[in-house]
Amino acid sequence: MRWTPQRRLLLEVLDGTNGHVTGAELVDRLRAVDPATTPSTVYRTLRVLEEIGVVQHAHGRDGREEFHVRPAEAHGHLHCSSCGQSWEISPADAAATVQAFRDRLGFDIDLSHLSVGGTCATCREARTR
Amino acid sequence: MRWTPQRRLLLEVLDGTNGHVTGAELVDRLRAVDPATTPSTVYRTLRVLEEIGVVQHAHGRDGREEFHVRPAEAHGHLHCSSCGQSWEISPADAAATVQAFRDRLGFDIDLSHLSVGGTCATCREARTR
DNA sequence: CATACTCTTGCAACGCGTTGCAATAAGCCG
DNA sequence: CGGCTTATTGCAACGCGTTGCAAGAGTATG
Ligand SMILES: [Mn+2]
Ligand SMILES: [Mn+2]
Ligand SMILES: [Zn+2]
Ligand SMILES: [Zn+2]
Repeated sequence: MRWTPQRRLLLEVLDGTNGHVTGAELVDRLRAVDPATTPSTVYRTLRVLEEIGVVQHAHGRDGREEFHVRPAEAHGHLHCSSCGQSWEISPADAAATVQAFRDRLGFDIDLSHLSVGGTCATCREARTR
Repeated sequence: MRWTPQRRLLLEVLDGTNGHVTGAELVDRLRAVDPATTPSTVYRTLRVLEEIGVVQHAHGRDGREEFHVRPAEAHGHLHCSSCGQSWEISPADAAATVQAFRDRLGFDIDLSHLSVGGTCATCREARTR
């Protein structure tokens, strides 16, 4: 693996990011620093960074990839289709689900990639009220 | 809502489809019948059909939309990231998960839109052996 | 420091899907 | 039937991301 200016810059920008970020957002932020930034390089580098664990992607409500920087522990996301908000799923909240799928189907859920849509408590109450 | 030749044709093609299908696949099949088919019309019509319950989309492993024709009952999908296979999640297998998220977080999971990645039983055994 | 090896980049073209807008045509009503 | 209203279409442009390929540049080696 080679240490190039393009990779160095992406790592710097990622360092100044917390939470989640899409590829397009990163291209924008990189271009603010170096206008010569090329999308293909950025997306390829993101894949490399994901292989070595620096970032990890999941999918937003529209299916687009969102990158999480320096993932501390694997976690999924909840997306409310009514208000558009998102929340992280704590490992505790996911444990039962992971267990159930392993026991019943032998399927090992990849928590870091889990993205669940639905209606949040607030929106549901607002609707039934 | 107006009954147009384009919508009629899409419904016919959907009728000859079972399981899941992507928008691009549908455009291809439509063009085989009517080469003048326009993508924007197809995608817009799919959204209309989803509103009235004729199709329902979920997301494949890559996040792309896949449409399910005449959904009998809401169900999610499992995608194995190792072998690429997919399976439907029976409502029974999902019940515990739905219940857990409602009880713990007040979140109402949209089963029809649920897409879970991970490793299937076969692939996991092949790996550990 | 020069050389060579090969990983990485940039470019151009492509694929998929979305959007604004003007033209078209469904469906309603007299 | 013929005209009117407005939903729908087709087009062109765009946004996001991917890929093949040739040129460029890290890095190891002597
Ligand atoms: Mn969706
Ligand atoms: Mn993914
Ligand atoms: Zn909500
Ligand atoms: Zn598998």
